[in-house]
Amino acid sequence: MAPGDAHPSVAVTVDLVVLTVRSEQLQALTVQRGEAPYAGRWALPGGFLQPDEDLPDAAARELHEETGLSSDRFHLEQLASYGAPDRDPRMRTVTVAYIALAADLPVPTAGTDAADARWQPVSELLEGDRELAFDHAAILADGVERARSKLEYTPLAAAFCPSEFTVSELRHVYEVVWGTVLDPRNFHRKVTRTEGFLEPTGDTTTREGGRPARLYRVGTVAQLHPPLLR
Amino acid sequence: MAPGDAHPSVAVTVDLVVLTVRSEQLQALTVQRGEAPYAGRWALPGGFLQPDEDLPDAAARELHEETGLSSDRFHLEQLASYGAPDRDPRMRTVTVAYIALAADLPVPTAGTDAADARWQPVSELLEGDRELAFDHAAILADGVERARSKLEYTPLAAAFCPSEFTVSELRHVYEVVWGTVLDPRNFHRKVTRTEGFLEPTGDTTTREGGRPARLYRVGTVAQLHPPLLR
DNA sequence: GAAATAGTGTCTGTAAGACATTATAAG
DNA sequence: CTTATAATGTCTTACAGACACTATTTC
Repeated sequence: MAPGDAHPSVAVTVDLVVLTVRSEQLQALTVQRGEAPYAGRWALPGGFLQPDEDLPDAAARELHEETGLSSDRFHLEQLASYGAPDRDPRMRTVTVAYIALAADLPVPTAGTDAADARWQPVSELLEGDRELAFDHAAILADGVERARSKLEYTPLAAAFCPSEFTVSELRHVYEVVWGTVLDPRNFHRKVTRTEGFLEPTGDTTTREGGRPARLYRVGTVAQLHPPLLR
Repeated sequence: MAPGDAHPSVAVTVDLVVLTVRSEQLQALTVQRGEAPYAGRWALPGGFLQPDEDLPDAAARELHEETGLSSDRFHLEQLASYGAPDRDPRMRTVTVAYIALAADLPVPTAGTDAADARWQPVSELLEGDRELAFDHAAILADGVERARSKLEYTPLAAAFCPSEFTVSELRHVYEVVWGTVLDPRNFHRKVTRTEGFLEPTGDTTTREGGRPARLYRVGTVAQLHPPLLR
């Protein structure tokens, strides 16, 4: 960084790829734009970085504003930054995108600056039809791919589950996010024998019918050894 | 993004974690700052994003300015962004960090705005002693961790090698970056049997002494299946 | 009882870790 | 010859995929 150089003003925003598993589908939170450009189009939630705010704080604030929920109910991590000169026709912007993963949530309330807020299946958002505003389709695609690959190497699938969950519910997350079918028996053996992934609570539940299923909490490890490959 | 909101001006910079393997060590490119703040201290190379420049272009430009080499000799990918409000005492800045991986290069020439440029072992830069300016130690640590983990799942180790290399040279990269010792025979079997990792050129070399070693180019796959775990 | 889901066991092929052996060069 | 490095092969163990079977609930 050279003090002598020009440093043209750039607007910095934070955009969110908020993902959840609802109705057997991977869904993302979208907001409908009220004003030009892209008025009426769906977009990812986000907003400007405030003067004395660090990036993770801005992401958590936006998440709270859009969902009304405290950010400790989400797994929040930085995705990537996007800064093509023409990505916003109004001005030069660089956006720092975050991904937020959550268990199935109540239907979001519209934020102050959005006409409407809605969960929509990722598959529909990434097809040509319902094209997202700005470069948000590319950001969403990157966020989904990040989530998919993180399920392989980390216990992050649990972020899509309530705090206590069954092996079956966890498998369901993998199946929906990866779009695959997994063998329930091999999956059960795999996750219960991976040290630090699951901690049994001692309780059981019959919410899925059939024999009572043991409930687990997510363990403490950050990485799965060995990974659970697609 | 809400047009009505304030969007305070922020300076956006691009910083580089340029890594190579030299003298049996993982080393990073550093520049010595000529002016306050942190005058005389070592820092990561970087600079301001220009008005009509996309982020990858800015990273490639800075890389060229600092090394004098065209950016196609590097593997360049975005690392993460950093924007703590006090990370630069002069003004509010957000930096988008990139990592660049390269084969052993000539000693760099000092850029226009740096008093000196030098390769330094990552291990020394991350010890308390030779503390980097700004938050660059944290950025470097993140970049090194990214490189380490990418060696597991991608053929990226080849980015530290010349365009044609031997299995032995490739193993050497893994050993230096991971700080481990690998069994040469098992490593050879592993990488030569992983489909798409290595393409034999048909040539051999005796530059490491002993029996001639076959030369390879890196293959076309983006991911290693199965991965090469640490 | 039937039906549904949970959980365990068994077999088989693949691959990793440990390590012996052979191959081809230089001095 | 010795020495160095390259490359292949063998043995054992661990684990993933396929799939049979048992366990515990609801209706």
